[in-house]
Amino acid sequence: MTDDVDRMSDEITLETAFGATPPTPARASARKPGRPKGRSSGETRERILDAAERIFADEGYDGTALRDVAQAAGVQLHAVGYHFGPKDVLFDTVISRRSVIMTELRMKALRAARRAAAGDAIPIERLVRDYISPFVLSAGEGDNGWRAYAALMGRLANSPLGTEIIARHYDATAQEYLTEFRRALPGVPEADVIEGFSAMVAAMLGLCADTGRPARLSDTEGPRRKTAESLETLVRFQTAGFLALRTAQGSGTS
Amino acid sequence: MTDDVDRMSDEITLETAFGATPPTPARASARKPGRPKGRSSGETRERILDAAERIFADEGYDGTALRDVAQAAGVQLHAVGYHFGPKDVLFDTVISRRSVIMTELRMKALRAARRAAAGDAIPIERLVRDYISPFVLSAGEGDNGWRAYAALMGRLANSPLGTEIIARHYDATAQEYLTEFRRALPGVPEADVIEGFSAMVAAMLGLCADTGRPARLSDTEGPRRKTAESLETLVRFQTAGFLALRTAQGSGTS
DNA sequence: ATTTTTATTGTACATTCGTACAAATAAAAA
DNA sequence: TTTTTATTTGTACGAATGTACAATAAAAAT
Repeated sequence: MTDDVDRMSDEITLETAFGATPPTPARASARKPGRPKGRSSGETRERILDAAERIFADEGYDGTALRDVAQAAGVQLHAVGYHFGPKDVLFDTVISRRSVIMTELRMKALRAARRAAAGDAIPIERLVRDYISPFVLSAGEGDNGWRAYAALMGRLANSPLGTEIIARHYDATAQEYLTEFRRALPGVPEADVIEGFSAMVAAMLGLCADTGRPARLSDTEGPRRKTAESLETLVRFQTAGFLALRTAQGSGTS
Repeated sequence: MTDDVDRMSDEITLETAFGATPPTPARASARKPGRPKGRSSGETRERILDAAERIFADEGYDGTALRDVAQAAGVQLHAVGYHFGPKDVLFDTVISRRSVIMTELRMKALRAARRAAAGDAIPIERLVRDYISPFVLSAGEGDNGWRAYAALMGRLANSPLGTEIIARHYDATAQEYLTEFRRALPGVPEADVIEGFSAMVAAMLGLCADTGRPARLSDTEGPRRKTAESLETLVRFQTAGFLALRTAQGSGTS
């Protein structure tokens, strides 16, 4: 299992990862049937995926009509089915398109952290930061596609369908990080490590889903907070949480 | 605004709150039309709400068919519309039925904490515990209805519809707690307090949604963890997170 | 130059869903 | 006892949805 992820290349960076998808024009369809001239087929696929990503994020899986996806992508309804088959396959493709990038970023950071630790345990703060920051920065500083993807992941978080999909695309990386969390938290019960990791992921997704609740709960109005600041707060909060698990080991002493 | 919630009564306790709804029989419909003999109308309403709660939690709002709700409740399709009107009203009724109980429990605990503090700031751990424990204990030790409700709330967490509904039913209580969090965290920027509170809520919902991911991520098999233990871990983790916000005040360093 | 493959349009269909309507019957009121 | 009201059944309908079926034309292959 470790071999599997370690074999990945180091080509993807934060810079190349962002802005990978062009802005969707969503123009009306006024073309005759038949294979189009210039377009390279993959371009249509990307446009459909972009539209699907946004609508899935806004409306959810069941709330999304393939007709709306087709219209937003500027293609005919059947083009969606032609390229992706059934609805669930389209959905899974939307998820996996960016999950491979996210996994690459996280595993790259983990490899670097392992090298830096040189056999010792990786510091908790670094583990938290390396796992969280690719997602938070993508959602906060990436293009609209990344923003929609982050919102979609947040919406999926606690649903049965989402759990199944997240397991398929993200559990392997989570396991890699958990191995290091366990090393960095010797003596802490397994259940506590898992619960801390789950709390961290939940907070990360909640932050990036960007529901507007923070702004509504705040008593001071103001411009939107900078992503880097939110990230630092989140890292500090979650790191302290993990470290607190060391103090009262064994079963919880209330 | 403070007056509004302080006027609530103290009648609901954890004991009376749990097991308030009877187990749903879900028997098949083999009755003639007309007003039934014994049933007190409110009983049918509760059965429909119980069924709707479970199916909404499993399938989501758009994934839920009123026909399935009716069948699970053992009533005819139109009985649903007769009692609750449109689908969104039924949904809102499902949410509010238990949100009033949850709000009551939380506000009761907050009033007690305020009395105990006698004008001073309430300790962070107590704020965390008082906000979290009613929900965690309901989801973990309550009946199936509470379990379904908790899963439903988790599923709603990061969706637009869910955000709107949560705002309507839970923001007032959240504001009350936030006032105390601010007092207990003097000097901490407002944005950090809000972010910490959001992280706490996200972790709480993720824990109670009970998606099975923790069990899948764990490397040691075993029986399900006791609710009280999970709660203690969550309280310790989140409390430490809040306290860490005090250390590096102002805008995030590093 | 001809044939095959690929990508797209336009239409159609069976199913499902939310909502509405009419009828029926027991309880409550007069 | 008669009338009214409340609650439930059974059926129906229009709209929306996922999927499938031809038709067409450009590109690629032979």
